[in-house]
Amino acid sequence: MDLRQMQYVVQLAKERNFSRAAEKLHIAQPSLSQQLSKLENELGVLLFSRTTNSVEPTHAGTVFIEKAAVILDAVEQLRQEMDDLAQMRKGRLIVGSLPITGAHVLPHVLPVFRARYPEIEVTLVEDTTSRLEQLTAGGQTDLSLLSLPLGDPSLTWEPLIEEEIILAVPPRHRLAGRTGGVEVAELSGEPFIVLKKGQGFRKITLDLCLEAGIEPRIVFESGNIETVQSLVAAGMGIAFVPQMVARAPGTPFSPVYLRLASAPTRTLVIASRSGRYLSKAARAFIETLRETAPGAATPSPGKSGG
Amino acid sequence: MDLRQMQYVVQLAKERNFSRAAEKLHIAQPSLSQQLSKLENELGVLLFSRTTNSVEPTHAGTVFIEKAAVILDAVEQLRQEMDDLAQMRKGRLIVGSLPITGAHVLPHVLPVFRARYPEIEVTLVEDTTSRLEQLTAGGQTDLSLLSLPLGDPSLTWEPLIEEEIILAVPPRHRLAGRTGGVEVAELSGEPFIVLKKGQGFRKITLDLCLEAGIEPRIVFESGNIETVQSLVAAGMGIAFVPQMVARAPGTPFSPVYLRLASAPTRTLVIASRSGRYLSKAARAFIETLRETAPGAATPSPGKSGG
DNA sequence: TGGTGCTATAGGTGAAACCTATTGCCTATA
DNA sequence: TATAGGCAATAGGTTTCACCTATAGCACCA
Repeated sequence: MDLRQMQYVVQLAKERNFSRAAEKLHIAQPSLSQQLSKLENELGVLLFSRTTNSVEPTHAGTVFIEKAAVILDAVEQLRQEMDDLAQMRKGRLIVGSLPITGAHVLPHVLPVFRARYPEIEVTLVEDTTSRLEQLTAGGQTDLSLLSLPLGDPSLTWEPLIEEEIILAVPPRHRLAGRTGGVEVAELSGEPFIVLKKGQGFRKITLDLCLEAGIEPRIVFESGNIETVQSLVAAGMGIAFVPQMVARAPGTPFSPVYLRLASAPTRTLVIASRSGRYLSKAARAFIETLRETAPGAATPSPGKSGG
Repeated sequence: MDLRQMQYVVQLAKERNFSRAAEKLHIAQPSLSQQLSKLENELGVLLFSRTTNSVEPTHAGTVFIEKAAVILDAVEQLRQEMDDLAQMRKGRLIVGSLPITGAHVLPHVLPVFRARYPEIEVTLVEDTTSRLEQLTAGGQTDLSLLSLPLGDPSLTWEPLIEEEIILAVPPRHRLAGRTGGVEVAELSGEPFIVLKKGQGFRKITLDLCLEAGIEPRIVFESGNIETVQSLVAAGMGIAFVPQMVARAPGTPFSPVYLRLASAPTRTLVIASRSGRYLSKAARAFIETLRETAPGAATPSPGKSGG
């Protein structure tokens, strides 16, 4: 018993005539006779009582036709659903994002993506760099917006945005009026406010200090870059922050932002599991990201070192 | 997309390993690879994301697996149902019967049949000979218990019971004490009580009179042979009745029964549509009829004259 | 670096679904 | 009563395709 035979039976039940049914099924009449006989043999029941000039279902045939029609319907629905997925009229996408990109990048991207693919359900997972790496490597997200460097070797990435890292200081800070770039080495002894462990930007901060040969004096740790900035504005210390989070002057609790002499940058990347199939929906999301994310670069795929 | 491929996908989803899944499916591993690729091509979606050492469903795959499992289940149920029908663990049977046989034959047969095939649902249709002929010829009953002669040429029949036709007279009738057979010709001028038109036994009555060269004086017509007998017992007239309906002496309203000199008989037959498939259930019912119907003869199929 | 385990590809084989042509049956019409 | 037309079943040949074995190619592990 296969779907083709079921289709044949249902059509024959509709037409009650082998020749006409065969025609609708785009096969020759003998093929229909053969297939029906074969099916009846296999099932051990006669499905149609037939003479030279009448074809009508037996009781078993009636039962078969009814159930077969339901099954064929379900198959058709399945086929339709697969087609919808293929055509991206439907889909599901789980995107991992750092809180920073969630607040500053995705708000530009999601509305556009939603407008283009209204039936693709996007789920956003916000977490720390390290957690997101785990989730993406484990397939719990389709892709993630992360910043380099990545720790997990099973991730592939491609750069999305390269943005400058700047220094935030309190308005009354001794450097607040500085017009030229600040050397990191000048910050020796300053009270630093940094992100908590697991957050990618914490490592960037510490690496900058390390490069400059200073040991940062950490006076506060927060899980939230916005809190960090507010604490800086309140005079509790200084912090490195990525360009995109900078608050407009005049906003309550806005620090003063200074460029660093070395103009260091960090790179935001689109990371996905290496070797894993990227769904059409995921590829479309990446494309939308490139088009609409502020400061997004043209694509040039990279790969994490093994 | 066919059921085989769906089965493959479901099994592969269970095993998450081509080689093991292929083994369970009793095919070689390359066949599974090929079939899956083919299906994915047809659907236009990747169902499994696979590398050399991992196989896992994509989102589309997850959807497919879920629905395919439901469909395969329905197919399995259908197969089971057909098997039940084939094995007569289930079935449906519509039996036509005259009121007489319904009252006097089937009560012996139905309990036995029910005990043998408890899951075969038997529907009884009681009607006149002519209506039953129509129903059976039109396929609304699988078989019918009728008496000869049959009018419809599209029916086949085989004799079941040959029973004597006797004369019922009121207890005070002039013939009530007769010990020998009564000649039909003696009944000239007697008031006759007969069945209504459409009932087979009415024709038998009239034919008997015709043969004997008398014209019956009909004083009552009833649709019910029991009413006829009661009317006879009440002294309203005389009637021919089939042997099987004879009431035991001493019963209220019992007529006196006399044999006829010519010992005429009528033949009860099992009629079904000529050329039409007799279901297993129908054949089983006929067999049970032969075994359990009182006075049933051994089979010897006949055919209605065209 | 070679061994192991895995999926994909290549090439060949056999079953089976399909086709055309025909038979055999029934019905309707001259 | 013969005959033509419509129908399903059968016969015989062709092609498609699911399957097989063998092997390639890749990733991981010792």
